Amino acid sequence: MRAGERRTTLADVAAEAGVSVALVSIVMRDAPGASAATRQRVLEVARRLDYQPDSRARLLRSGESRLIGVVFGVQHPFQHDVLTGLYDAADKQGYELALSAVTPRRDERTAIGSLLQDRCAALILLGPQIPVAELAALSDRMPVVAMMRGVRHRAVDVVRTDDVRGLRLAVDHLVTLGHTRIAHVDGGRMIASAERRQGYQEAMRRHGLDEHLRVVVGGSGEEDGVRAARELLDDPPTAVTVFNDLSAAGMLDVLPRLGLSVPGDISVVGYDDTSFSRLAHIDLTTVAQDIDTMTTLAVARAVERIAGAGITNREVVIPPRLVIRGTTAAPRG
Amino acid sequence: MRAGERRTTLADVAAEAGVSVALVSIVMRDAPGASAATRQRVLEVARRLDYQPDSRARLLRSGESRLIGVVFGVQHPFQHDVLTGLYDAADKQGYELALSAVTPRRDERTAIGSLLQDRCAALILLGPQIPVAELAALSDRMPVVAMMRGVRHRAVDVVRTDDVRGLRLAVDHLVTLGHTRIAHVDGGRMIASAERRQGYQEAMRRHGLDEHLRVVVGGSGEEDGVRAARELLDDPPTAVTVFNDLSAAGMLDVLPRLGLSVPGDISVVGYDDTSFSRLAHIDLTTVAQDIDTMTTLAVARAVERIAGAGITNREVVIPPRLVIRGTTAAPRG
DNA sequence: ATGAAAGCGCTAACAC
DNA sequence: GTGTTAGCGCTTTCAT
Repeated sequence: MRAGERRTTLADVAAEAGVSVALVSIVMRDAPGASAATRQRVLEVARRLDYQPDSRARLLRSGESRLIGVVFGVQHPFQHDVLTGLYDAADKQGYELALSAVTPRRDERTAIGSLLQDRCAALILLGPQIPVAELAALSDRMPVVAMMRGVRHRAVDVVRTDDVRGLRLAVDHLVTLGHTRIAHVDGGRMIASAERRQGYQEAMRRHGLDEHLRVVVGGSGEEDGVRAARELLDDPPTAVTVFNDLSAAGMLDVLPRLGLSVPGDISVVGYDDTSFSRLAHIDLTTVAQDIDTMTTLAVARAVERIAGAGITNREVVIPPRLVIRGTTAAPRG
Repeated sequence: MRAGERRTTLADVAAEAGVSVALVSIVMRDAPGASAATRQRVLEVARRLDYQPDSRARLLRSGESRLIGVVFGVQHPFQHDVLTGLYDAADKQGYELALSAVTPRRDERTAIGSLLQDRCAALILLGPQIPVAELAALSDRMPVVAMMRGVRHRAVDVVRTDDVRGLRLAVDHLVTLGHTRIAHVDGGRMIASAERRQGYQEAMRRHGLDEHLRVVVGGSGEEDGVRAARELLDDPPTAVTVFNDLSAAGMLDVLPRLGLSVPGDISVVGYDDTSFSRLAHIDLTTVAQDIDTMTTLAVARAVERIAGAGITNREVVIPPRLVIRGTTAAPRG
């Protein structure tokens, strides 16, 4: 690129095509008010000059931004599946996505701050960890949709999976297979951990398995599953429900090395139906979150709020679905 | 959020503080030319009104964008590690990152297109798959830095690992351990695949192991490693170098089930030193790419080009480093 | 140290 | 169907 080169603007195209700037604007936006002949000529010139509209100027002037900010964690494979769905959904609604990542050295506040300066029309936060008060303050400024997290506040929209039910499905499945000694490896300080743990506890109680309740502290990564597996060894249960697939994958990999076969000695149920859990060699029984529905709803909700829709049905809770694969079976004996 | 509410602007702050807009601008940018007293008062008002500068308007007016666009693939864990590094590097240079993801249903052209409209000052592409001609055309418009891919074109900057050397390190290590029957599982249509395959072939020849050359088609995902493992079964080598860690992880998981222990029957070397390869239960010997150096250089290069620096040292090739862990050992017998 | 005015690239209202 | 004008929120001269 030669330095000092300026970008092609509407004015350049207008000059070259011999028409006014406004007319070119009309053509570029595909708005009514230009003859077919003009339209064609302008388009041709634009293409020839390699014109690209300046989205900043466009949005600045028009006032509305058609931009939805998304905060995601670079560490969470499940959120990448969600991102994929969000792009599809936004595309259908004619919106763009502005991504901002949370990394080990870039926190959620920073990520959100940068989207604020970008003047997104709304924010979609994937499993936000910041306190409710901050979410509430944020939603004073713009529509905020939290995904994969419950938020008890009247101004924050929520689209999430019914995690209590998700763990009930998992436990019910294991009980049906004949298990009673079922443990749970939770998500540590992950935001959805409490809900899933609670689902496990309720389900166990409903089956009269109070005495077998056993919760091990885990986390969201493979290493957490590995650690938890070691911890279970002293007195191994016949089945375990795990906070998410990644942690479950860690367990799956280490259990055989610790002398426990899956599902022979111990059954394992994950959560999320992350793409890798489908792989033949992992073949993980898991609780699937309905990503398509969730992302579609999250974007729809954001768009409605941008349009100023009233507040009804603030929280959407999507039912999960149990996907039975090869890591669960009847207990021995 | 109440509808019809307008965002706080510089003018609002100026009015409230009883000074001119220009002065507020000076204060907000931390530019010289305002008294300490004014500065303090303006800052206070800005905070009270919850003022956030409009990055669009700011950039539109100032002409320079301090924005670097990054295209990454949502499917590639290694690229997430790179993203983390890029954020750090950009931050140090006072630049922002605009992310655009490639997903299974959103291709690279779309991802790039959206960044073009955002008027990024430069583009950093992670393992771009588009043809050189398109990269060249792009770099006519703006500085383009390709990472993890060689590009033979005078206008495209490149920051990549010396993959030929990376595979040589892997093969040398295996040969030193006593292996001769060493196979390679390549990356299929991944852009770096050719280079790594070539590194394997050269290294094998240098060791006089031409007759043992064996390349199996693979890919970048776990499932590719699983498939390749099955394919190797008919006549298992004593060691295998794999395109990347993810594919290697797939192999690691399936090999024991196919009756081959690692590293007892077969040694495995991955590539990338992705965070999960460090996990105790995976403990993968792998070729590490120096992410810190690469991301720092990529951002530095982008910034230089934005500043209009001349074209020297167009391609930076970083040496890889072998990380020996538990999946490699001397062959049996 | 501070303010007035111009204008970045674009869209929207209105005139013709 | 087309051109003219104004102005989005900001930075940047240039006065004072």
